[in-house]
Amino acid sequence: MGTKGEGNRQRIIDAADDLFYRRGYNQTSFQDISDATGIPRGNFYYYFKTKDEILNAVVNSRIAGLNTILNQCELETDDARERLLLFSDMLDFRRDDVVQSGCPIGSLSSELAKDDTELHEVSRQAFVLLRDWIRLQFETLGLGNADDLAMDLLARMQGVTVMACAFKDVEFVKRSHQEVKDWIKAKTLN
Amino acid sequence: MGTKGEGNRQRIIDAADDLFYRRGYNQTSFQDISDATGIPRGNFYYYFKTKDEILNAVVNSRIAGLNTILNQCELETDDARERLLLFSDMLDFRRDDVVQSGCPIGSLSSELAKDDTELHEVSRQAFVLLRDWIRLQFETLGLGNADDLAMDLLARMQGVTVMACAFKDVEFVKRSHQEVKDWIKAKTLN
DNA sequence: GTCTATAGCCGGATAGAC
DNA sequence: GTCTATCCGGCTATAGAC
Repeated sequence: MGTKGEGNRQRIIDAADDLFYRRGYNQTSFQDISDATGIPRGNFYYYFKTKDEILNAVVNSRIAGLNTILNQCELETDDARERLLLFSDMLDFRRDDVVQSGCPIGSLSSELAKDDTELHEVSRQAFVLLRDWIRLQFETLGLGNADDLAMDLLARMQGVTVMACAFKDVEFVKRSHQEVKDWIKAKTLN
Repeated sequence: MGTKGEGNRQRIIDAADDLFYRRGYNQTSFQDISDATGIPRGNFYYYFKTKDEILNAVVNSRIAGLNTILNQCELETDDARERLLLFSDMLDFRRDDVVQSGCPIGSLSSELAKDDTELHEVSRQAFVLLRDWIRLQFETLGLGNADDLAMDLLARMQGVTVMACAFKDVEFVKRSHQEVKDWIKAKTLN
């Protein structure tokens, strides 16, 4: 277990994460990642057997990052309603990136839906994490249709990112963010 | 102006339209279109200078198809409210395709947002057509925020397709379609 | 108008020296 | 562990015969 190579491995994952988001998975080449990291192309195969494995590592890295965010929401407040509102702030958090490249999770899923089925399933894992967490919050509030509400909230947020990105409309994100929060408040009344 | 070649030109557009939807623009090669049509690769350059031009023709073809659908909505009823409800039925119209490959317009826009800016603008044209038509319906009903409502309706429908496609969930499309219709009814109350 | 052949480039993946 | 050189295949696009 050399610790030397693990640094390079993480650098590859981080660069791939960024490039997969900004350019898409299929449009990102090993050369692109090599240019971003300074690590030679051929070296990648010491850390990953295939490009698919890099995708897998990137998705796991994103899931770890999302877990950190969700944990912070839980540390911030015990009120599930407040947690959902904090979660919805993710829409606003990197507004400019959303307008430029959409949602990292949503756009990856949409891209890979057209490719191999296995890759699409990998990309879905991040959505599963979010859906389950959101559902738990609605359940905590005693709502019987928590499952549907979780999908509804994610769909709302995804729709906003798709249209905001299509029209490069930052104002639409701001306005919709407020409307999503109003929706959460209305659904979780008393 | 030979009419002979126009048949081939349209066959290329139709095959490209289908492939761009099911596999994505970047993942569709001239060879794929050649296989689907039986027209040799090299022949494409008689009809289109570049792949970009094929995309442009495909988007124009989709816009023409959308215009036909919107005109049918207008023929069907004079009530703008009913027209919006008919429009929302597009969600349900090709449910299985939506679950498999998402929305043709939305997924193309999301894909090309990560590519060249020009291509993204081409893909946006279809969204502009829909937004303007929806806005007109809301305006006809005397609603002051027709612009916002048009974006909201499109965002709703896009969000449903993204999540339904991510989770391969046909039932979610059905349920959400009803909720979109309820939303339209609520927003257009007298 | 139609088709074949191929140029020229870039992709993922491999082999093997150091 | 690190890096170079290279294979092989697919891509867009072009040239030119028919």
